[in-house]
Amino acid sequence: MENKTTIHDIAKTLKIDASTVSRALNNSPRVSQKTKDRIMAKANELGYQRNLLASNLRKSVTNTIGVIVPRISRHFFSSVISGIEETAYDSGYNVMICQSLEQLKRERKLVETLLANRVDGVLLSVSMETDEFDHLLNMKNNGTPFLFFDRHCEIEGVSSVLIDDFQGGFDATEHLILNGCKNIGHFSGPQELAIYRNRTAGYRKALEKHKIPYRPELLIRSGLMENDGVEGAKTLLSLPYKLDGLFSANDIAAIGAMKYFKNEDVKVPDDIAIVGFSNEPVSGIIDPSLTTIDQPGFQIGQIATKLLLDEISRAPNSNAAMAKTTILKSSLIERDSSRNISH
Amino acid sequence: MENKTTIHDIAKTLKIDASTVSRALNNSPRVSQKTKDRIMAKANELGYQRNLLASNLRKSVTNTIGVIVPRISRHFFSSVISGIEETAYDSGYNVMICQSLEQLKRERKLVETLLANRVDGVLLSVSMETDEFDHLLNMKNNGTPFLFFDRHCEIEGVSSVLIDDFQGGFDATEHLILNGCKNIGHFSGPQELAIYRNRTAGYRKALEKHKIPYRPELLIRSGLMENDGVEGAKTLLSLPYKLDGLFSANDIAAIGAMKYFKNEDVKVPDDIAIVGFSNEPVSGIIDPSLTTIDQPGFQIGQIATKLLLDEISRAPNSNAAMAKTTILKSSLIERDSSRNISH
DNA sequence: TTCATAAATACAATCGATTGTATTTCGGTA
DNA sequence: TACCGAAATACAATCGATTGTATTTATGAA
Repeated sequence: MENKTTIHDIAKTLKIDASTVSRALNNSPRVSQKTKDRIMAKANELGYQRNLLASNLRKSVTNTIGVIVPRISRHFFSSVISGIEETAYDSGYNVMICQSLEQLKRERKLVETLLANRVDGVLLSVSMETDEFDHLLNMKNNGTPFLFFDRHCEIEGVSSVLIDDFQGGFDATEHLILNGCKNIGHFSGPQELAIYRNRTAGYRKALEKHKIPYRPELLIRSGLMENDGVEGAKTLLSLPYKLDGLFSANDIAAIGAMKYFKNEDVKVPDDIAIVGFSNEPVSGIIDPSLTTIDQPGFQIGQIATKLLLDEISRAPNSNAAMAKTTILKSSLIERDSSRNISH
Repeated sequence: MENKTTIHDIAKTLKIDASTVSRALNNSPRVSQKTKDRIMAKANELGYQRNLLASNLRKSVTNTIGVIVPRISRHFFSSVISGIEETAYDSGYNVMICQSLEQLKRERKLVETLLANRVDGVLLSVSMETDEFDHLLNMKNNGTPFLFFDRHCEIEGVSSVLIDDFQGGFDATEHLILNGCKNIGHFSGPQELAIYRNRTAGYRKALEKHKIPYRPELLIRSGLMENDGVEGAKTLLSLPYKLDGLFSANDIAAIGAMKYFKNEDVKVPDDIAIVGFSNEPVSGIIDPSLTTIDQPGFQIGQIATKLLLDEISRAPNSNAAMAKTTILKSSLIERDSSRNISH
């Protein structure tokens, strides 16, 4: 009961060799059915359970992939994780889930731990703080296949599965413009991250297309937490001219702004129309419901995992395939925060 | 670059023994400072990284605890996980996070995988489907310390860290009664789980205390998903007498009901007052905001981890401490869905 | 019955790190 | 200079499973 039973225990009680036990447990054709049966029976009787530490060490394969996301509680990331798990399990892989909590220091440590545990590959969406890549380059040099999803870095030879954030930002902004908005504020998020740069670029492109001048004071950079939305809304309302639209680079900050507007008796969407980004479940529930950009999280997880597993199975002969960037479409979900505007 | 460097590689290039390298890397006093420096330098140069598979196998300790929750995306569980991670990291432990997705089959497989990976202990909140315990008994017999949090099973000798669900259910119901509700519906959740049984018992106790007869038709059992809330609301509205209060065993189903009531032009709280359970972030954001029972998730995680680590460090001499049940208080958060009722 | 061949099993090395024991080296003292 | 004890290092077994090679056993044909 105390000490786990090993193949040697089974071998000894049956008076056969451990190698035969190992082969039987792996259903090798080199062991006769009769012995297999005896071994299986004894294994069950003793409550044998394979020691994966030993097995993986010997095989130098763990059948495990590591996943690092900023926060597991974000709906987008948890749907990506579901997609990853489904695909991975189907291929016989396990998944180690980790969260960086948006901290570079933690991200570094997690990468190190995953590598030390010899995961076969890593899927990664970087933290908001990640502006140095030494830990990622280290992973690359180390020969561990990995892949970015959603939030990526420019590292040569590393593939990514991304959302078309530029298009998303463009769609969100143009939607506001087509609904009559002229002075459109934008919560942009940390511009160190490509996803936020791209959303902002889409915002500017839409303005440009519709010949609306870009005004720097309408662009609010922040961490996109709920309270950042409150503060941003406050700043925008204090401008000398009237805001009539807001595109926030995520839903959470948009909701913060909505709360502030409600307090100030600013009507959404009649006074100010709002579009968020990410389609958090809460966005469909609040009142007014929030127009947003939906990202196919589950699908991203599936695709990223498939690509990673490909890379893993190809790894030894290495330099074969080039890095490729897969870009998925996002879609605008129109809701009450930008609909039927009466002004 | 391709093959990871080992202590033997370091040993060979420095013409010393691998055991010395190992001791140096573990900062053993048996190695001179001079040699340590040489070894460290070479280790960095070669990009050495300890192979935890080998190390853990040899030491038969992984410094890792496994965590199984029904869903990582639930706010309550992700705050428990934060508490677990904080406490575990502080003690030098890693955490493997897994989600059962409320499926017994998956829970079984996850337990097996964690055991096969020889985690030092497991923290577990069972799935809604878990009505057989063979996998848990197996873990117990196997000698792996584990502990329930929030959702537990009656297994002798296994400790739990729980919320006082009875009190929570009582508080929620009494709150409705004190606000004038007489016909109070209840979404009870699967009664196989103790937490839901206890919430329901609290509901009945509050009715009894205030001499309100219990009516079975007011009790709706379901899976507590959002759509279950919609269906439950529909059923309750079709009763021959007028419902004026609703206590849902979680927030999600309560929100489903609110949506349905809004559609049917039933006013919350004036026609029907509502109290949920769990304090999901969305509950403070929706309109009207949802009165709910707040559970100290982070604290549960901290306490459960501390207890588990105690048990792990005590494990060899085993049968020492008895199983204990720690019960934490929940607290009612009063919001608009049950406040200032005018009827 | 005998031998060739296939089937079944045993032997032994290995994965990478750890650790108890044995050996060597060194500094200091008589 | 010889020797003792401590410091530093080397040797070798081990954790549990896997796997290539060698050996034994069984089967069937001549």
